[in-house]
Amino acid sequence: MKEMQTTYDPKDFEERIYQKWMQENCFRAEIDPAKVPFTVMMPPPNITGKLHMGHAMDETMQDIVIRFKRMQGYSALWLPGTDHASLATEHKIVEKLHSEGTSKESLGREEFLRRAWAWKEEYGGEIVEQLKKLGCSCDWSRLTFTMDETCSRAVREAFCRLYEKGLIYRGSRIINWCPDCKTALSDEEVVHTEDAGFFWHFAYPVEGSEEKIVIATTRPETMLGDTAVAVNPNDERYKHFVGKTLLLPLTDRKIPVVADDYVDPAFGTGAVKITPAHDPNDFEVGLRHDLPMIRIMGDDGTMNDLCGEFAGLDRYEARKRIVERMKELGLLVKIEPHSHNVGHCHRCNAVVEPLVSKQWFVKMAPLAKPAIDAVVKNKTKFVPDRFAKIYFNWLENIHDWCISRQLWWGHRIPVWYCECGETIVAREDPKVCPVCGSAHLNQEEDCLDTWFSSALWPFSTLGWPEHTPDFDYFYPTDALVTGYDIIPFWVMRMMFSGIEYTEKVPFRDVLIHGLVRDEHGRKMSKSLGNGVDPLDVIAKYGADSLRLSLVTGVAPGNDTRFTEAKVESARNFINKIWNASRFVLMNVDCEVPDLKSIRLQPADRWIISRLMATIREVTVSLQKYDLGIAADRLIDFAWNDFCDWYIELSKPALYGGDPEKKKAALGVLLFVLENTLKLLHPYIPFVTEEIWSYLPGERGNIISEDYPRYNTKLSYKKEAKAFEGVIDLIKTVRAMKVEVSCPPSRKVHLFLVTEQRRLVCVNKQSILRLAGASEIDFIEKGEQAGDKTLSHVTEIGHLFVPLGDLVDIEKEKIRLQKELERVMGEIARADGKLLNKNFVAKASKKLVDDERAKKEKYLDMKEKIEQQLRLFSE
RNA sequence: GGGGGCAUAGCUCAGUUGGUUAGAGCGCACGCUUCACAUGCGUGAGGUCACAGGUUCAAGUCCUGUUGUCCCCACCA
Repeated sequence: MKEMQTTYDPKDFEERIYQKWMQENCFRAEIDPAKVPFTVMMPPPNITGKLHMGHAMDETMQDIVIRFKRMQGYSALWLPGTDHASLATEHKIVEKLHSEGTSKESLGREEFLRRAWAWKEEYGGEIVEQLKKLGCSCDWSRLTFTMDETCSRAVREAFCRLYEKGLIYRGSRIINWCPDCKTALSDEEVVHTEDAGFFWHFAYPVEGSEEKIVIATTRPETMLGDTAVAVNPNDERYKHFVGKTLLLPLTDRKIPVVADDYVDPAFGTGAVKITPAHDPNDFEVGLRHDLPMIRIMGDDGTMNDLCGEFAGLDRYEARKRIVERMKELGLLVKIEPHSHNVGHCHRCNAVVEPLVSKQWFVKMAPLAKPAIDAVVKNKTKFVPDRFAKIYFNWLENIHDWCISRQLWWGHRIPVWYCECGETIVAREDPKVCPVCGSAHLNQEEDCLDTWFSSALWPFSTLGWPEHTPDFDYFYPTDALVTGYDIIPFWVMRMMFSGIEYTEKVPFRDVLIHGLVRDEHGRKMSKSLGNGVDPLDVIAKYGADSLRLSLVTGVAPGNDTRFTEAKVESARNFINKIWNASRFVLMNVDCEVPDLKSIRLQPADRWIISRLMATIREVTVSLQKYDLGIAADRLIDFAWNDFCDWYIELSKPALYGGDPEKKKAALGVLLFVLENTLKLLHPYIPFVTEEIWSYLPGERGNIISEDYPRYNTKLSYKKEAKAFEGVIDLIKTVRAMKVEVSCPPSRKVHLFLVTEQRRLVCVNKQSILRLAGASEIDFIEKGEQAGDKTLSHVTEIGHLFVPLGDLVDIEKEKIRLQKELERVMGEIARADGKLLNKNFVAKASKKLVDDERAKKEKYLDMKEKIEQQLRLFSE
């Protein structure tokens, strides 16, 4: 048999184990009518991405769930993929081209796309390799990229269906424009921050009058596009201006003063410049008053030809100049500091410019409704459910979705314009115009928002719109695991897309987790430089330690802090398991019997009982996605019950020289070890697989083993409870020795008044060993155990230990007195309940009985303590 | 302005549907070369569960309010 190394070193085997899983096809999910499918779609990481801590946690959680389900006998599919990330990738490639002294425009669309694909081939696979290092058990044979043929077909189908239903339209609306990326963005792609700015007060002269009206603005440059000034209709200060004409400074235009309820008289000056082409509110006001829309800015954020002397200037340079010019004209009234919300491009952080532009939109209201209903009706469940509120909040306040992007890398919008004016929307590229027959068709230049294809992910990956065997078997999916920050971008959109296209919710459960923060609770970010690279952690501690540290002590949906200390304690635990396994294996020198053929001792029944309870609790927790609770429970069982107690309890049998006893002990040790490893496997797959390979007998991979099942016949509840008395006895002796500073090596003589002599006798060797005792003698109640004796009431009986000179009677009297007070307190507390008629009447019978039993126990303790105190006083 | 989270031991956090004496890890104290493991073993100290009300036989847990703190959304120019 192979020998295990003395210390756990993940570098020895993690890579090898992963290779083995791959070679033996362990991750492959088959369509098996005899099994129930369980499907998880991996949120596809961007091809621009590198694995970060957030991914590490997200993927670990998915891997735990999928390994658990696989072991439970489901046909468990975890489908991996990567996302083309239209904007992010294009942004990166454009930067690269720039550094090479060229640009996407000079390359042209075709060449640019060729480079983009090359880029994808070169870097897009990096994250896949990183996922493998983490131990992800995804079905790589189904790896999908969002621009694969199957996804492209799904995108076209989805677009056409929505268009045909009238839910996609093209129109000129105010959209968020990023002047750096030179594309439109959706509302969700704009990040608002509270930025310090100024409030510039400008005076606009009234035509044919000496009067002026003062407006306040945060964006002076937009005044060149003003087509009105609005005041509140009830504002006495401005009533007489309404209907008058203003001379817009720096231009030769005349603009009206209009009355509109939108204006808040209490804010600013109470008069608002209206720039319908560059502000969403003003756009609405413009519509109401039929105002012209004048766009004064180009796609790159410079002022356009309509801006006269300011044409060609960057928007901020123009702002400066305009303020200067207004000052020269005596029309600058004042400048006051003003902080306000400014939208930034989530990709490049440039200040987003709201402007009117012709774009493609998805009409959201009809799609949002069913998506809300599905969660209301519990067809899809958020875990934890508080995130449903956030989901509702988003969908209830949703605006139409701007889906066109002025980008080349992505799914090109399947729309063609004919020279005759016809717009053709088609699943297949049309050759000629169906109306005029012309072959001069131009495809829409724009691409779709990345999230348009991500929204289809749960089914496009399975071959939809075809009814492929995969789609029919694995869809709808079961669990989606993602962070709360992705709800508006993705979860929501998958929901309404799934319902709209497949008439089914795309997933049954949405498991939401929080962010991984740094050890001070700050978000990990590039700018702060406080990010920890998961791969560094894996290199130092192994993937198992990282995985375990990311899911222990974390409540569902809550943010968590990453600390190296947590990884260390995970590593320590794994080392413990490693050594416990090594201990069991180094004692195996014979054929180990099956549990069924072993005559179980009380200690055996106790550990098996504990194992069963653990199996039950862990299974229930995992089914509820309580990964943290399940992990805590498992660690507690493995470390405390199994390693610290049972292994120590088994030593007399192992070393006692009786081969039959040794065989029996080994049988139980192996049984518990095997089950513990299986339970731990979803969390720490590598080390459990490695240890598994050392276990005696012919066996396959632990990854493909059945998950342990709770077995009522092995629950031994009563016996386990009784055995706790032995443990309590041992703990009491240890505590007594510490109390009197008795060296651990000094063996003590125990005297016990107990009704459970048999239980004590059977475990005598263990008790002597673990308590550091030389002998146990039974005595009768009231019988003396000698002078200078300490006593303790334990679960199993009244314990007396003669400790000779170590005993300080006075100190002991004080301790007993304190103990007596505590016990009396407990009795009073129990009485408080039991003497309360309402408690006795309304609480469950079990509760009342338990309370009575407790009181009896404490009364008994009280008597014994008093007896000892009397003894000392004599 | 709207929505949500959090407040429990020195620190980081768990605490399922209300029900034993509120837990863990780290840290701290004392003691241990016990033949798997010092990445270890044993024993222990440490909490009026933010505050104030309420519901209940029973509240860390449910309800209302207060305070502190963090986050998300929002078109106050």
